[in-house]
Amino acid sequence: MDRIEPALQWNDSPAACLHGLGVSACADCRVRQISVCAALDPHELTEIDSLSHPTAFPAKSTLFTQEDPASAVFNITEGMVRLYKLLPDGRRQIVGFALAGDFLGLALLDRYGVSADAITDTKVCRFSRSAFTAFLDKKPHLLRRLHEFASHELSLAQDQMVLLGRRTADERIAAFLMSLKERFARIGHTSITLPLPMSRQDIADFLGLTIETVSRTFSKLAKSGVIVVVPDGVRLTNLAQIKALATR
Amino acid sequence: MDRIEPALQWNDSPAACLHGLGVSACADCRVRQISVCAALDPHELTEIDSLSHPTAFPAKSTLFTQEDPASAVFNITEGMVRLYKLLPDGRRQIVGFALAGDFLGLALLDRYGVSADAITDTKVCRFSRSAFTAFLDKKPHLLRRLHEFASHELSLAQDQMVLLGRRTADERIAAFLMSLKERFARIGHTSITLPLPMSRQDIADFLGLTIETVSRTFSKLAKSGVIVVVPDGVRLTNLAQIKALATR
DNA sequence: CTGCGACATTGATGCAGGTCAAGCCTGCGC
DNA sequence: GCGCAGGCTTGACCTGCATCAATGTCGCAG
Repeated sequence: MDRIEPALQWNDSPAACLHGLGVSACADCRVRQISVCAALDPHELTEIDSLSHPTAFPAKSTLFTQEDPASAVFNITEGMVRLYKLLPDGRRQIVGFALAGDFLGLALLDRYGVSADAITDTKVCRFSRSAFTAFLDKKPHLLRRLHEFASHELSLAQDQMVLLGRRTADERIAAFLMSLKERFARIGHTSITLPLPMSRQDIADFLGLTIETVSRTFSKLAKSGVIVVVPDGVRLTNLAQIKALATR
Repeated sequence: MDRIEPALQWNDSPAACLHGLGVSACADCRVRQISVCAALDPHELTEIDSLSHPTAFPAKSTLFTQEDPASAVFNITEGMVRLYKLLPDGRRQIVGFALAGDFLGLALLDRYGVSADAITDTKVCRFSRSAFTAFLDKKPHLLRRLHEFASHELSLAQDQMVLLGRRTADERIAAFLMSLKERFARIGHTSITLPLPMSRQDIADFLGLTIETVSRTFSKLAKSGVIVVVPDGVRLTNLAQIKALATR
């Protein structure tokens, strides 16, 4: 319900935010921010800045819990967050990983639909929901942009349904690696090794597999030379092969 | 990407639409319509009426196909539609069934994210996307309501992820029956037997199972007295049991 | 009525991935 | 340094669901 993809634009400097597509500058937390609307003028930026509060969440801490009153909207500026749902017996489905630039809580419903906790040490800009929606009410163009985000989010969710309903373990892992790689690339992280800060259990719960199957699949791909497993990440040595698996 | 749940309000008469929460009256296709915004005045209703065109789709016909330019928004007034994605090798994942009152294409993106075709003979109100968005641009309150729909849609998609990733065949079938029952109830259909106009293959492709497993699970539930399978539907004879399975 | 095609059910068998159970690394507290 | 805990990998085995195959049922065209 809550994760929003990073925008197509990523602006590293406040100036770029001011100038282009950026939205909340969150200036006092010297934070890179993500574009949300086609244009906000300097006055509006100042206004939205005043709504935001920088907050840090250490690894493993909870941002919010499913069914909690949705009191805030978050924009991640650093780190990684997992979003998940639990069944009463403890089975867990991770519905997404949120990276720097992603929004949480944009559904703007009364309660959070998922739980969220920090995988790594994480920094966010926090907006109170009431202030955020009040601002939104005055800026229809922003709302429109936000709706596009939500639509994109839904599209991703539907892709994930295909993955969970109809793909093999190999395909799931490959698709996971590809999409994570693309998301990191979009936020400017293009190192040769793809970081995997989440645990094997997290990956398993995201892909509808077990920890053992994830591990075995990594080993298998490594053995066939498609990836190299390194501490806290993988190197994708045969992208074509992975892509083939991912889109088959 | 495109299905939107029927609203909490269902108004059967044009008068109710005019008066209360309803939106598009689609008057000339004498169609029951669904609420989308907190209030539209009579003038607005007349305006949106003029944007809509009644259209009929016979069973098995295609409303639109994934990646097609999204030229229209639809509101189903009668019948049932399946929304799905295909993998290159023909595997199919149905991401949702749309009932009377549901909107299709509300993502308002340039291209449809899924394919849609009619399961039964279906009637819709069709809005050209450009006219619809133009209208929307003038009515921020409508856009806000629409965003809530999309958020709810996303929430449903996430529930479906849990189902596909972490639930057993029995639980999937039970959850499917429960949610379909509730959706039919919400649009005023409360007969003793739950209609299942879609094929076993459709159910299988929605639940990430095979046709045989669906069939066997129905038989098993029937044998244990929880349901009775009838032509084109099931009777839920032990709701508590089904609910227990569905939410376990 | 007969035959045919689409769909559903049921049974027999197979296998991808789950489960159980050792080990093995790595980091950390002492 | 040592021991210990948490995470990861690997192997052996098991099972839930898929696959393959046969049969049944219904609607419809001729």
